[in-house]
Amino acid sequence: MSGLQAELSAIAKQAFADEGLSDGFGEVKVSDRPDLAQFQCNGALGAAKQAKANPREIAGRIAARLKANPLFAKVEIAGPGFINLDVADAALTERAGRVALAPVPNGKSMVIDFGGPNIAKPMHVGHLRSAIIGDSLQRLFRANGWTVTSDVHLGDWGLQMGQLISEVGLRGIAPVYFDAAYNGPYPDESPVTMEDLEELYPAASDACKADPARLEEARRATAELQAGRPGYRALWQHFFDVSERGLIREYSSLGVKFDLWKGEASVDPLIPPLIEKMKAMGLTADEDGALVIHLAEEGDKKEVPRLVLVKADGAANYATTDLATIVDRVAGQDPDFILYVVDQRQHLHFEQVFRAARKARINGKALLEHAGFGTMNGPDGKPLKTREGGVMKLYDLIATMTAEAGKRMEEQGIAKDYGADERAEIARQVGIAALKFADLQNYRLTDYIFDPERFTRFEGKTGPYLQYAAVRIQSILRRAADEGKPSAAPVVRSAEERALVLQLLMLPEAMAAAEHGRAPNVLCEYAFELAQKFSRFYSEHHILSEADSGVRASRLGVCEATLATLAKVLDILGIEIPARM
RNA sequence: GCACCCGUAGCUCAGCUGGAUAGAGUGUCGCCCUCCGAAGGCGAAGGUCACAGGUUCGAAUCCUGUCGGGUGCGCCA
Repeated sequence: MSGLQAELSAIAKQAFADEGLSDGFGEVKVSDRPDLAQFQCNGALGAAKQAKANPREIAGRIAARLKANPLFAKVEIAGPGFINLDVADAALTERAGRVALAPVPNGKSMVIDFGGPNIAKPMHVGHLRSAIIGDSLQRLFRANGWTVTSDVHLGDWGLQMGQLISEVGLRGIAPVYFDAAYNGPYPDESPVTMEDLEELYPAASDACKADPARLEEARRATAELQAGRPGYRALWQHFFDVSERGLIREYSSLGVKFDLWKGEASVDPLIPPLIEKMKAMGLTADEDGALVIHLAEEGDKKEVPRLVLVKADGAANYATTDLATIVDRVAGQDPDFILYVVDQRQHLHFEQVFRAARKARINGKALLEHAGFGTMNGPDGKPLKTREGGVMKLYDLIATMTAEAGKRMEEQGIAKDYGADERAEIARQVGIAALKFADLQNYRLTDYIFDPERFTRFEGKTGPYLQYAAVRIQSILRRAADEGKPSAAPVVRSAEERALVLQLLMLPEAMAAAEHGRAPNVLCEYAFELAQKFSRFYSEHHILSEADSGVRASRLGVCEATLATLAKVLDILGIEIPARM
């Protein structure tokens, strides 16, 4: 699927090539000066610099070639050598009638790793960005034709598990799991609930920070768990099952789905052979009883720290399980690409893991990339806290958003005649849309301030604004169907229709740019502009009451095309469109 | 100390593979519902793009330095 901009660029590139110039100069972009033209090509300036020629003279030769193409309604040279371009309305009309939105398979596969919550811990706002950005990226890559496998990659195998196990042991909650003389079977019922875990983990973590001996106890439990002690494994399985149910519920409330619910533990059996392989390749070294790998590469200007593969106590590290996970993914999906959507603070960790993976040649044909994201801070610039000072739970945040949306509906008297269930569902959809859009519209890498007022805003550049535009179109189309008014292909007759159709024809560029930068905010911008352009069209033109049936039908066609495109982009952003709102 | 990310309108943020007059939302001030949904549309005001050099015909964008903010450099994850 190729967009209008790509089509124009191809034509301009051909013109440059025909003039004996590099076709790279033919790149066409949306004009910086919409008052002067729809598109511009700045290539004559670059070409002139390279050829030491007069830019306006080169622009003149290119323009002469472009003028021969009926696609253009206007080709003008401006300033030092800009070529300004307008596309003919007939060409816009013709293309608007054959927009295709279905994904075209590109034959490439990828694994996307995001989420990464630790089991035994409730999800808090810190997990929000990974969930929202990661989900949007998996949807984007699928829409762009990739075969995508998403994996939540649970944190279920590290020191936190030993901390938890030892805490349960010390409190004497379930002695049977700690009785070395007992060898099963163990109870089916979990000795702890999710609520218990939420209390036990922070307590254990604090205790380990305060007391080195307590930390040592947790380390030992971790190593024994990983070594396969049956009671610990059984207890671990309970933790996992209890947590997984909770996590699925949390992610579902955000509309986020994963293909795989694997965790670090699931790749544990792959670690010993991986270590053996790396040893055999001569990549490792023994240092202070630990097995490490050094990661310096030719041309380094900074020092990349060594990676500890196996700790002196025999336990695996986070990085080791990440490496084993690559082995697992290559064996399973054999992907072309593995993308990690994880907090930017882990950037160095991923650089280490990627280097180690390449040295050990375990990544198959897969390109490895970390797409980091910035921290969501509170109004004070520090990580977000509740009023009580704790970390805000995801559940509470979603409840707040939903309540705000419900309150807004109440105030405006919206949906008074709907049933309570539908009203609650609309409030949920609107609240989640506000939340997601507020996060996604920021560039991924920048830290940003979580401003409760901004997130609970429903006017302006927000998720609900986009939903509103879509819902209004749905309403019009419903009435048209009821009244038996047919639609036809869109036709560009006015400035508002021209702007709207131009935007519709630029979707492929927006999707390509979003993929290139792993940047859903590009699509937020696109969707917002699309909705804005529709709103202008809507306020300037009557649709259902238009007397001329041909004009009315084509305007309904504009509505249909806009809705289809908006729905597609909102789907990629993970935003649902209510039937009514 | 070394490394990474970031300093753009009162506020929150886009724009960054160099291009013409730096954009949006919000807030402030106006205007628009006897016609399809006002969670909407139109307009005004609001900026030494942190600072200083450099490259270039041209720099918010690239390079160097300075200042300011955040983060990382664990036998944690």
